Order: sequence, then C-alpha cells, then structure tokens
Amino acid sequence: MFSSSEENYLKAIYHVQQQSMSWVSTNAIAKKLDTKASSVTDMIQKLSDKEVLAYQKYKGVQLTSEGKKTAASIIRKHRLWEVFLVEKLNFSWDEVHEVAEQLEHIASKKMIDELDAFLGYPTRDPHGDPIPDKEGNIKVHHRVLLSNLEEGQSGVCIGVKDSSAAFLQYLDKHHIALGDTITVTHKEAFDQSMTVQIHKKSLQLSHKITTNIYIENNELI
Amino acid sequence: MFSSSEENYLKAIYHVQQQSMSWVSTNAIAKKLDTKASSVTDMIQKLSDKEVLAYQKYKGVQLTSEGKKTAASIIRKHRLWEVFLVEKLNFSWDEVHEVAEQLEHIASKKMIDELDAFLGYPTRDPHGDPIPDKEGNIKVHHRVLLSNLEEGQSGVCIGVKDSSAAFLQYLDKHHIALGDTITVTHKEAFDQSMTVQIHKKSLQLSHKITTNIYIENNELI
DNA sequence: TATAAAATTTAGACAAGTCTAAAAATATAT
DNA sequence: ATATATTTTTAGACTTGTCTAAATTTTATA
Repeated sequence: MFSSSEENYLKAIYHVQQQSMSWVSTNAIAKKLDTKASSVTDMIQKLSDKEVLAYQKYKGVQLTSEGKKTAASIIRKHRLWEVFLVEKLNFSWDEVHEVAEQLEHIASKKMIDELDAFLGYPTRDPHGDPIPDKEGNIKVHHRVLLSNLEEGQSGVCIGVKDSSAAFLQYLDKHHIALGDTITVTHKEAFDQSMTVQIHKKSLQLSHKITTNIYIENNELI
Repeated sequence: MFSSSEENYLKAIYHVQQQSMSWVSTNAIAKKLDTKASSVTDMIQKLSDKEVLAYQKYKGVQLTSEGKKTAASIIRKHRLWEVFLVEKLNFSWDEVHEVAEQLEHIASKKMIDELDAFLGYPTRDPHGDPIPDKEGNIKVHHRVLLSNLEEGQSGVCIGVKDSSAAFLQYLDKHHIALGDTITVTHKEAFDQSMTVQIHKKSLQLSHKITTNIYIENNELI
C-alpha cells in the first residue's frame, strides 16, 4: 500500500499539522525528516497523486481525511510497540523510539489488533502520548504543564513535553514515573521552582523541569 | 549493516546450502527467491565483495563463516517472532510466515535477546524447526520421517517437512500437534499407509502424510 | 514598489535493486 | 567431438528515493 518512506512522510506531516493547524510547508517537512526540500517536493507530489494529501504549489500540503487516517494508524502502531517494548521486553522509555520507528512499518492488521489486546488496550504510550484507536481517533486528554498547577493542587503525571533521553533519565533518577500522583506543596515566586510531594517524599523541582511534565488534572477542566 | 534484500539472499542461500552441502547455483537461488538469474548474479557479486560468501563465476557460491553466522541470526529472529505470534498473539502456525518475513529484518540486538527471554528461550519454532542460539549455532536434533518408523515404534512429533497452509490445516483438523506422541500400530505394505495411536485414538494416515511429519525418536540414535 | 532574501520547484544525476535481451560459458546428447 | 541445450553473466534500461545546482516564485525590506 505505502512504502516505509511514504509512511514516514505522512507521519511527519501529521505531527507538523497538529501544531500549526493549517497548511504545512515544504521546509517544515524537510526539517522534521532531516532531508532536503527538493526531496520533499518530489514526495508530496507523489502523495498528492495518491490522494492522501492536498498540494498547492508554493503553498504547502494538508492531509486529506484518508491521509490523516493512514498517519494515525502508523502512529498507533508506533505507540503500541513502544508499550510492548517497555512493559514486556524491559526497555526503558528512552530506548524505545529507534526500534519503534522500524516496527511501525510492519504490515499486519491482525498482528496490531492482537498486540493491542495482548497489552490490555493501553491508551497511552510510555511517554504519555495517546494511542489512536483502530479507526484513527485520538482521545484528547485534558492536560496541563506541572508549572501551571497552584499550591495545594495535585494531579497524575501523564507525559513529558521534552522526551530527550537526558530528561527521561533525570526523571528516572528522581523516581518520577507516568501514573505517579504529584501534589504541589509550595511555589517559589522568585525562580518559579516548586516543592512537590511524590511517593510521600518531598522534592524540589526547577521551572525548567516543571514546564516539561504534563499533568492530567480533572479538577481543572 | 545489511539491507533487507541482502538478508533475504543470505537466508535463501543458507537454506539451499543446508540441503546440497556444496556450491549453491545461481539458478537455485533465483528459484528460491522467485527472481531472475541476472538479479542473483548482481547480488552475489555484491555479497562477495562484502565477504559473506565465496563466489566463483559460473560455479556458484558458498557462505563464509561470517555469512553463515549472519544468516543464522536472521533465521533466529524469524523463528523467535513466529513463536511470539503463535504463543502470545493467537496466530495459527499457517499464518505466521508472512509477518515473520517482515519482522526478521528489524535490527535491535537487545530486542531479540529480550524477546528470547520473554518467550522462555524456546528451542523450536511453531513448525518444529530449531531456533539458532545467539552465536548462530543450531542444535541438530535427531529426527526421522514418520514413514520410517516400524510397527510398535513411537516418538514425538517435532516438525513438518511440507509447511504449506493446506497441510498444516489438515493436521489441525485431525488434532495432530507438535509435541504429540505417536505410536505406529500397523503398517500396510501395499500402499504404505499407517495406523497410528495418538491421544489414545486410532488414526489412519496415508504415505503422503507420513512422509511429511518429522518424529524425534531417541531410540533410533 | 523595486529589490533583496528566502522558500520552493525543476532539471539532471546517482545508488540500490530489479528486469529483459543478448552474449558467453558450461553441460548434454548424438 | 561437435552440435545443441542449459546455465550464467553482461549490458542496458527502469523505478524509488535521494541529492546538488539552477531556476522560479513568494515574502520581506528598504
């Protein structure tokens, strides 16, 4: 149906489109995929012929609903494999990406549906990102940055904004994991650092850290 | 290291070499991979440059020890994934091949070693074929065709020669599975059909069937 | 608004892997 | 042993996906 290359383009365009919500430029895609603009032009013309995206010369592209569905199914596969690697094969969350990049291109509907069931129909990957369902729908969860919580408020850690290995390792070292409940006990106005309660222990977090942790806080809806 | 295409050639050559035990011809490889002889020539010249096989014009090829090791590692991956699909994702043994062909090319040493552990270090795939170890060694099991057993002899069903979907479905229908103990109660000299005891039930098997089932019979060593 | 800068597209090239058709080498048969 | 058949290799072409360099369009600036 689609080559690995085509799938990577669709995925990249999907991610860029999430943020901008309008036309995606050739350069933005080139940057995301670390490739040349001319290569991008070639590929988007091909994908336009296949009707997974709308292309206007010099303006950019937009995924069609068919394109969005395809991209979501690739992201679904990527994130389900990440869960598998972490939960069953003892990978840490900073090791999974590279392998999941390969696994996401394996074509077998049965395998993915069975994998989904085998993992207990997870809704988030190890970084806290939501896993699209079979139809490509992503359940949008209400999430805020930890830095936005006020003193006394609490919530569950559901994801990270910066998923670099360095940051993930920082979290591991301080025993902060997805699913943990965090309560803000003090907010320092001067440097915006926070004192939080986690696992019944008190912890000091800088502003740099608290702006990289997503919290699901239903009280804030 | 190696492209998917190169890996497929190495695997095919490995399998052909098993049977002939000498030089593998261009045509034999082309047949195995369902490709043209000219394509094979191109590829084996490339693989010869990479020193995974020895090539003599118009004579054929032989894997070097490096080539054998690489081929064994691909086969190891293929068979471990087959076990995973059958044991964890509810695939039947006639459905696994196509997907395993894709999965075998995923590159991650850690993933394969962890998968091996996760599956409990299996020694055979769902078709009964042995799984090479990390170093590429295959434990050679003593096996004979069911048709070679004499009246009164028995053994454990460990594999099949013809692993076509049709044959595997035949076995399923008659509740013959790997690991089952089979005892020969009668051998008909005229058509070489057999009466066998399996699961305490008697079954009539044609010569065509009994020449496709491998038996591990330690008494025959 | 004319011009410079930036973004985008086109044109042409290249590598990997495959194919067809023709040439060369080897094997077989009379 | 010589002609024929088969196998293998070579030569040239094609596809996919990439690139560089040049041309074109759009955007920003003075």
